[in-house]
Amino acid sequence: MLPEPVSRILLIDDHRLFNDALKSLLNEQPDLTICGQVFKASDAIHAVHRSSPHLILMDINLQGSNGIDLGKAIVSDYPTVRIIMLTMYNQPKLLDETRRAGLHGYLLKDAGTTELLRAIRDVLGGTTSFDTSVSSSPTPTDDPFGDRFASRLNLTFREVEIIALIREGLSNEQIADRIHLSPETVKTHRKNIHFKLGISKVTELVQFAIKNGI
Amino acid sequence: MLPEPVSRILLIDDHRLFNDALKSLLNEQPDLTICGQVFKASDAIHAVHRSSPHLILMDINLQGSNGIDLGKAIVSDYPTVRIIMLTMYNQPKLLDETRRAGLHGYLLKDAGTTELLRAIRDVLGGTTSFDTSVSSSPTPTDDPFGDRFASRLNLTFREVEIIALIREGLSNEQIADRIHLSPETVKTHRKNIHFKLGISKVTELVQFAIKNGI
DNA sequence: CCTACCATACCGTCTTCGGGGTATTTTTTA
DNA sequence: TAAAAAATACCCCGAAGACGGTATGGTAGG
Repeated sequence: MLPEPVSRILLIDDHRLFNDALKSLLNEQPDLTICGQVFKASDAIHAVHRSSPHLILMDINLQGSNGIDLGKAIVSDYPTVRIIMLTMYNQPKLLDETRRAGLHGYLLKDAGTTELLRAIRDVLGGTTSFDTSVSSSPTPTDDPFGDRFASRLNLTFREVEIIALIREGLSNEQIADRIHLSPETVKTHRKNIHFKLGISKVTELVQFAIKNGI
Repeated sequence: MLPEPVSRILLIDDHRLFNDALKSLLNEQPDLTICGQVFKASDAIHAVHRSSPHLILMDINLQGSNGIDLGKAIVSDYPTVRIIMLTMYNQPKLLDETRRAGLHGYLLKDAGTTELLRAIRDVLGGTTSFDTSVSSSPTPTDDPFGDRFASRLNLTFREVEIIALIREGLSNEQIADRIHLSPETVKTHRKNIHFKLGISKVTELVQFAIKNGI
C-alpha cells in the first residue's frame, strides 16, 4: 500500500485550549498532521520557517496584532503556504480583507467540524474557502454577529463594527481609512453608540466591548 | 475487571468549533465522556435535564447572556451538578463572582490541556478549581506586585494605582481629586505608563488593565 | 556622598474626543 | 409607495488627552 500523502498544518492562535483541542480533533484525520502550534504572532514566522507547513490555521485576533497582516507577511515570504483565517466574528469586511490579502480561507469559529475539515481539504486542494454564511448574512438585525446584545441595545451592524475598531485602539481617522468612510461619519456613529449605550468615554466603551466579546 | 466509572460532561459554549474540538480532546480520556453539547443558553436547562451530566464546562460569555447566572440557575435546580466556567478574560472580578455563585471552577481558555484535565478531575473529585494565575493577587490594591506584570514592566505602585483609576473611566482631573494630586502629576504618571507599556492610547491601556485584572 | 529612582508639579502645543447641530442618500420595512 | 431606519457627511466649539520639555524634594543603596 502506498504511503498516504500527509499535509502538515500549523496552528496560530493565542487561545491555548482551543489550539490543543483543535490539535486533538485534527489528529483523528490520518491525512492531516499538526506540525506545530504557536500562541504569539511574534513566534509565527519562525515556526513557519522551522516546520514548513502546507497549511496554516490562524486566528484573526492575535492579542492586539492583526492576523491578516501577519498572514500577508507569511505568504509573501512563503508563497506556497496556504492560510485559513479563523475568527469568532461574522464580519463581511474582515472576510473581504482576508480575500484581498490573498489568503485562502475564512471560517467562523462557530462553524462545525465538518465545515472545518471541508475548508481545510478545499484549500489544500488548491481552491479557496470563504464561509458563505458570512457574506450572505440576509438580515443584519436577525443575527449579524451571533450576539444578542446588539439587538437588545438596537446597535446597528456598522455601529458594532466601529466599536470593534475603537476597541482595537484605532482613532476616528484610522477607522475611517480602514473601512473607507469619512472621519466625520465615524464621529457620527460614535455619538450614536455613546447615546445608545448611555456612556460618554472611550474607556467605558472598551469595557463594554470586552465584556461582550466584540 | 471492574467497569471504570465514567463521568458525563456537558459542554455549553456558542463557539461550535471550540466545542467540537474540546469534545474530541476529551474523547481521548477513557473515564470522561461527553454527554452533550449546547450552543445557546436557552437550550442549556433542557440539555441538563436530558443528559443529567456530572460536570458542565461552560463559557462565561454566552452571546449576551451571562454564563454565571445560568450556572447559578442550574445548580439551584440540579444541586449535584458541578460546573466549571471557561473564559478568555483574566478578570478576578469574574472569578470572584463565579466562586460566590457557588460554582466549582474557573479556567482561562488560554490554559493548557493539562490544566483543563486537572481542573476537571479536581472538580469531579469534589474540590473546587480556581485558576491561580487569575486569583493570585489576593489584594490587588495592596500588592499589585504579587503579579508579575508590574515588576516585569517596572511599574511603580502609583502607576498601577492610576491605571486602575483610568480603567474605571476617570479623567485626569477626577483621578487627581480622588488621590489628592495635581492633575499635572497624573498626566506625568500617565506619560510614564504609556512609555513603559509601549502604548499611546487609553484604549490600549484599558485592554492591558483588563487583561491583567487591574 | 553621589546616583538612581520615585513622586510630585508645571508649561506649551498639537491632536483627538465629546456633544451640539443639520442634511442627504440609500436601504428596509410596513 | 410612503414612512422609517441606517449610513453617509459636514460644521462648530470646548474639553481632554498625547507628547515634548523641565524641575524639585525624598528616599534607598552602593
